[in-house]
Amino acid sequence: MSSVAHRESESKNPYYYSRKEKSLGLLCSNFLNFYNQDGVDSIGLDDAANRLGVERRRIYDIVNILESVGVLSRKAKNQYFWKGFSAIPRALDELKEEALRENFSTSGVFHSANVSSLNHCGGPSNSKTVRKDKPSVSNKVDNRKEKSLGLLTKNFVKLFICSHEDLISLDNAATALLGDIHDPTAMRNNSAAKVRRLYDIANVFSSMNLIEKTQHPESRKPAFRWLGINGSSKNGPTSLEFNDSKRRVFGAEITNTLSKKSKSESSIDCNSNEKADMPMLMKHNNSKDTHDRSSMEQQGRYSSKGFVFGPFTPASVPKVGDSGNKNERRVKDLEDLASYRPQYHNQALSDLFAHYVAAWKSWNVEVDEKKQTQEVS
DNA sequence: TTTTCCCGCCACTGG
DNA sequence: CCAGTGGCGGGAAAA
Repeated sequence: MSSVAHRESESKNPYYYSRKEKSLGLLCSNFLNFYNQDGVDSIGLDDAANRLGVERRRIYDIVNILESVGVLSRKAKNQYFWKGFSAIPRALDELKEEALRENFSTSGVFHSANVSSLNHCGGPSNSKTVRKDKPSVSNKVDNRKEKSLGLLTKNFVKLFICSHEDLISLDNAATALLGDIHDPTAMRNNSAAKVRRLYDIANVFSSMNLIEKTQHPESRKPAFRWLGINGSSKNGPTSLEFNDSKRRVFGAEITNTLSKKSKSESSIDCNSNEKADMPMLMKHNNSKDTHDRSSMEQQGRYSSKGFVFGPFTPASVPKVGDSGNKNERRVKDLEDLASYRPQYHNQALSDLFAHYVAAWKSWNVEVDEKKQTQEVS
């Protein structure tokens, strides 16, 4: 059965509305297609918004997420540097280091209250000791940053790179990143609302092939699998299916029918008038593949399969037995630290961290060897 | 019904 | 003051 080439009937119908065609993931794919080419080195938010045919607000979402992984970096107001997929590995390394550092020293975070600190248990982080009073005034000069999409993204990534072969369920991620969803005592923290951000992040990562949406083998629980650099890089975003060369058209949204703002419709110059046609430059990726020579096999694919994480992952995960044992000493301390959670003692969180620490241990050894091997220049 | 998550209001930020 | 940013969550499409 030939795939439905054109479903004109639908796309033509002015009242047709499909949520999928407007997904952040798709938008991100297009974004990447436009900028992931040699020659590009800076991005203008306005330009991006015009080319993609979306409101600027959406660009901020994408840009913030991409920046967390190193693909972009802020240059100035309205301007970003394009770093490319090749910048991801380094960014991940940094995140990893940062994660470790934080875990160890975070315990004493008492006043620093700044910089990105993996303040798990979400929320106003430190202080907030017992129940001093109402949550508002005593805040620092805004902990707005602490709730940013960018930070959330980084923490999300840390979850993966700090563990070995991963398949993290949505629930676990949500629990670790934001506070516990069903936290009993107080903190009716509206984390449920924040889970939306998790979906956003997952969608753009999916479009980059950094992760993949799946579900646990048995339980139907949704989960994310880390694909790493292999997935992304070189081929850039593998077009989802066919080319979804479909760009949003300004007046087409039925939701905007009563354009309240009549935004900047008459864009600066943006000569391109034809709307139904977009240069599908996605197919032939640029030839400058990121030097992923030898592919270094990345973290092995020997993923779970062996042991499945039940819906209620029992604490102490058996842990693979291949772990080395030279760093044991140091790790030991870490584990202690991990289990010592002064505030908001959250069972699930502790388990997660314990797991990550253990995973980190073995991974570290592996990397070490690898490094020696390919240690060249 | 629940899960996923788009849209855009409007508070905040940096000039 | 203003334009650029980006939390945040209502509520509707998708499963």
